Amino acid sequence: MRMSELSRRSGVPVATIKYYLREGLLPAGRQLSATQAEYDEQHLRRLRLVRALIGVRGLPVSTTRELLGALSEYTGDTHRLLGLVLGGIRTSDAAEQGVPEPADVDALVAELDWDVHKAAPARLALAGTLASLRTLGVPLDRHSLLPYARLAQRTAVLDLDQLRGIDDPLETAERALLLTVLLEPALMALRRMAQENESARRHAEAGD
Amino acid sequence: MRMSELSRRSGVPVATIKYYLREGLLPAGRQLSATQAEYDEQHLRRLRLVRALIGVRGLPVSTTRELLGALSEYTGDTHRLLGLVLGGIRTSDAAEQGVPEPADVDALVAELDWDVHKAAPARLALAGTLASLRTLGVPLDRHSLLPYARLAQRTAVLDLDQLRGIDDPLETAERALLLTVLLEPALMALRRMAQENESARRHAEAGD
DNA sequence: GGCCATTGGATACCTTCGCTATCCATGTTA
DNA sequence: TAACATGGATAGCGAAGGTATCCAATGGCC
Repeated sequence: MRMSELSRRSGVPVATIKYYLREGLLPAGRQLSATQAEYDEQHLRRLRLVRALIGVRGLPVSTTRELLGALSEYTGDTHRLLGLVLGGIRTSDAAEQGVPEPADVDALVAELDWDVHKAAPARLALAGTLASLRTLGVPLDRHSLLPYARLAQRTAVLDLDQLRGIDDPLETAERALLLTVLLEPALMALRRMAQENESARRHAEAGD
Repeated sequence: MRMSELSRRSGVPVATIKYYLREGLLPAGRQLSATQAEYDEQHLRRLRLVRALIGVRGLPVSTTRELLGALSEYTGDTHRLLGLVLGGIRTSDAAEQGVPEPADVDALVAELDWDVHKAAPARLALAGTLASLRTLGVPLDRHSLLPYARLAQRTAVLDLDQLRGIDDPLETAERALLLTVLLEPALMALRRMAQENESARRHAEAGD
């Protein structure tokens, strides 16, 4: 298909598609001539994925590019790829440079006996958040963090269960990306509702 | 204290403080004269809170203003306030207008017997995310969402436990805000590490 | 083969957001 | 009283994400 059809079927303006091509979020189409290129269903899938990450979730373009890059580097087995995709996601909001003291995080990972890459961005993100909270007077040490981590582990089991039954490994990775990234606001919304409920419950218990 | 001292003790440039005053994120100081105002410790605390929400977490100014507004509207009991603060947080990234079909969310809340305000933004955020996932071919119905919600409930119990032992209700609410909002990236980082670990575990189990 | 709308590519521009810098009249302080 | 600081108003800046314009090369239709 041509770019105009790609635009029509995806709902994304042609100018925006050109922008994504420029930014390396979408691979170039097959060049038919100097001024003509053809796109296929893969491009359409990729475009929808990009719109989901950027438009729905609000990820910055640079982060999205990194994530998609991890997807393309797929060569070996599915779980290697999943580790790359799931573990390599940069959070992008917390200041991750000048890592304060990842010692707490390392100790936590060791205590849980988790198999997590030593340079995973998530480690830095976690350390950065803990440092911020500490300077704001909310300590939250490794001890009180442990139960949160155990709940995260059970969440991850649910996540991985969602990926069973998909044959194509690339499709598996794409779905993993969607589930990991798009589900985040949903999980946070659930947490907030649960907080509100729990607060009300304790309020009633304390007896107005 | 004067604005310059407020700036020095908080590390926030004077120009930025003026900006926050303009945007209604910081209450005006006590007017001493036409061109002089005095600020106190409350202002300093508030300023640090604002910096945490905007600078560390990356919340947009408008969302921050709403959150702080909820804090100021505090009149009654602590749990009412917590409900307001915890339940009223807008996610700001997902498109929340044109609510697709909150029926699933309503059913979920009913099934869990949660006491959540009917108009809580979290409901809309959740419904919006579910709708996005559905159009992207990742269904995720109420059934598969239920275990996530149960885990969120246990997370909320941990959250509320963190707030015990603080006397001042306003301080409690501020800490609740910090914990709810700043902990979000940390919880997501934990989830990603747990995903990576779980993927590696299943990989090893399947035998290379 | 000739003609004109369409395509892809390059470039410049636009809008929003979160600051930041400049001015200036008023006030404080030594 | 003179020099400097303060608060308020206003304008500008830089990044990010997207949009609009321009243009030569083409493809399709006759």
